[in-house]
Amino acid sequence: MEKQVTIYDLARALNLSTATISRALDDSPLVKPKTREKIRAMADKMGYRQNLIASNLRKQQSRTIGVLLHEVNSYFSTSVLAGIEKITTREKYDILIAHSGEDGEREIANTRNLFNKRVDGLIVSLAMSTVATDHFNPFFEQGIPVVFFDRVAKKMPCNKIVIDNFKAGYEATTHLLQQGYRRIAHITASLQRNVYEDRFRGYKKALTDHHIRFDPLLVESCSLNREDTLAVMHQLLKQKPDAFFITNDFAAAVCMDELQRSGIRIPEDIGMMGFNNDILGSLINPRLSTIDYPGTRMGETAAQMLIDKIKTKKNGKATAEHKSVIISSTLLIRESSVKKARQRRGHK
Amino acid sequence: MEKQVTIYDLARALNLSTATISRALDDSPLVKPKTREKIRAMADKMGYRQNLIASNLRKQQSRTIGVLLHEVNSYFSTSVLAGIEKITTREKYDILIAHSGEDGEREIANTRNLFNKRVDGLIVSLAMSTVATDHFNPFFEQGIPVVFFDRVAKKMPCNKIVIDNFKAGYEATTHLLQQGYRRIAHITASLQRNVYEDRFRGYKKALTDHHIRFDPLLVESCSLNREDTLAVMHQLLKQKPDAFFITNDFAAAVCMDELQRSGIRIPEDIGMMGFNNDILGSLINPRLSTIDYPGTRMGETAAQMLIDKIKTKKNGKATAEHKSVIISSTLLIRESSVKKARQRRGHK
DNA sequence: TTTTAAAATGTAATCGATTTCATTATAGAA
DNA sequence: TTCTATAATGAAATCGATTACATTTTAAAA
Repeated sequence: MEKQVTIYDLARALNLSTATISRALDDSPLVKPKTREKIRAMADKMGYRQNLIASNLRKQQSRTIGVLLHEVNSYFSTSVLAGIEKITTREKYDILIAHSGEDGEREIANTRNLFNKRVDGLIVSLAMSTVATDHFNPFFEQGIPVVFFDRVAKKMPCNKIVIDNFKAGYEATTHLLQQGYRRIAHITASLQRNVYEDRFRGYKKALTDHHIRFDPLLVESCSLNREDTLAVMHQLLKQKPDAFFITNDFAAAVCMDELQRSGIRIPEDIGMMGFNNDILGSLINPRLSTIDYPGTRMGETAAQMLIDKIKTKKNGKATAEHKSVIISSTLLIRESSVKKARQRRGHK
Repeated sequence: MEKQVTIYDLARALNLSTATISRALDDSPLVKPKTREKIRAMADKMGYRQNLIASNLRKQQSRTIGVLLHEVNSYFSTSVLAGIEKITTREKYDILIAHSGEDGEREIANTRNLFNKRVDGLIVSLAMSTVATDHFNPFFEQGIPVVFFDRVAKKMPCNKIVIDNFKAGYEATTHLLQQGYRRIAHITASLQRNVYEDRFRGYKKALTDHHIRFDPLLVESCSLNREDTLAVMHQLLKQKPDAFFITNDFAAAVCMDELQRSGIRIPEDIGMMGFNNDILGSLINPRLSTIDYPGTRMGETAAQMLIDKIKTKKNGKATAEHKSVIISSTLLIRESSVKKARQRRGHK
């Protein structure tokens, strides 16, 4: 392990003070252009690399953003991460990713951990089983900006990025109704989470708007993993549904597979509607109708919003405004929900 | 932004020196148990949190591991990350994830960046288009441990975690041959990368071992994204293959979908074999035969190996040994490659 | 009780960059 | 040329924890 070149080495080599070196490397107008040049050249020559740890200690920042996710193994999650990364890279922030595996306890532990790591800000999508949100209080108390996206805490005083889940649920259900489906089962997840609750409300509203009585027996909630999804699907099957509106593409694909294997035709016998526009949906047969949901843009927006907050905070102004951004989503009609004229070779 | 509690505050409150405080919080045997208790209690009471930035500066470490990936949006990548995370969490390391999107240039930039961030070690899987590997030299020069996994640099002097891709390719091909397929097309990717080259060699060896002449026209290389894969598949179709061995499940699923949509039956008309055991393969119809490839364990092994190296390095011993670990993979025979007795009852 | 080894604690330097508050150099004005 | 305002640079404190080395306490041995 060879020793690193520091600004002290540069100062000695050039017979200047560390103050000047530091300023030059930071492009400060306080140092004469000619001096700056010399310093730059020497830094290159000696292979100087700034020690960000020392810099961060002195500047009392970490230049790191914490990202708290419920899971990372979905297409949606990786899209969001890509969006976040795009912005943070440009703004020279690091990201520390923690995921809870949908476990509220782990979410609490991760939150504490990121707090201790002294992240400059936090981007969060809540775990399925999270109930209280006290674990975010240290951030609020310290004035560390927090931005929620997708699965947000309803009454929390901070910025939020969401889609209109109510509208999306309404449109998905309406589409199924227009295709002639009448007994639409709904597989959802914890109604504690805004996303699922709002979609569910949209579903109910669409039904009543079409003069169809909402039947609680046609709705089941589960973790959305393979086993649980199949269990509730079989439960729902007893109610003789003619369509499924499932709040997640992976779960929808699992159901479609199981149904088809037991001889049920989709969309002829049962219509199918997912949510999320996972790549998966474009590779199964029939192609899955779904709600397109721009993860990358959500991530970009969340990151930009957070960094803006961090910056304005640094300038002293404590911005107490908590704006919510609603990103648009679109209904994607493919094959699994279109009874007539099932067109072959539709791409994407 | 309230001010933080530091060990100086604790020292003042308890009329002790910061040295004792620091030692107590670090569970040093040098401090009397009773004193330790008191310090602990006061730390809790005052809401003390260690400043890792200061600690890291003093200890000349970052307690951060860099992870350099080619992509993060595959099931395999997220599995590896989960494995790495499991170990690093336990060992109290942070991870900084950078991905190149298969672009060699971006890989170089990311490598430099992680070096500047002073990561304590690096875990790498090479991008598709990487040729030279000079960008890792700074790590070697500084004695910073590097572990490669999966896509490794052949002649690089460091630890590696791989599966036996030659054997896997051999077994996959042999299986297809045993099922009676004779003209087996192979879709692969850059043969610069060990994984693809080894599988390809396995494929060729299996053919010759079964007295089938290797036909270069049956092999195409591409980026494995949707468009490119379909293009080379159509190219290969001209050679009238009766099976495909595709070096990646996603690409295999894309091909299967396209073939089925043009009326070709799988596995009756064309057999299909993927690689990676992506979840995808268990959701499509017929289920995709593939090579199971334990991403999580690879990640765990890589992380553990790296951390061991970091630790032994700290103890002064510069371990120059470069062991390679070979993780076992298994042939997973499902429906897409088994001609007879296909026991499903779907439509058609 | 004194001596001595071991245990416990303290002092102060250190990690490397940043920044406040001097101080010195320089250019233009008088 | 002298003065002054400004530009350029420097000295030293600072961020918070760690740790080599010094010092004091304590307990056991004599």
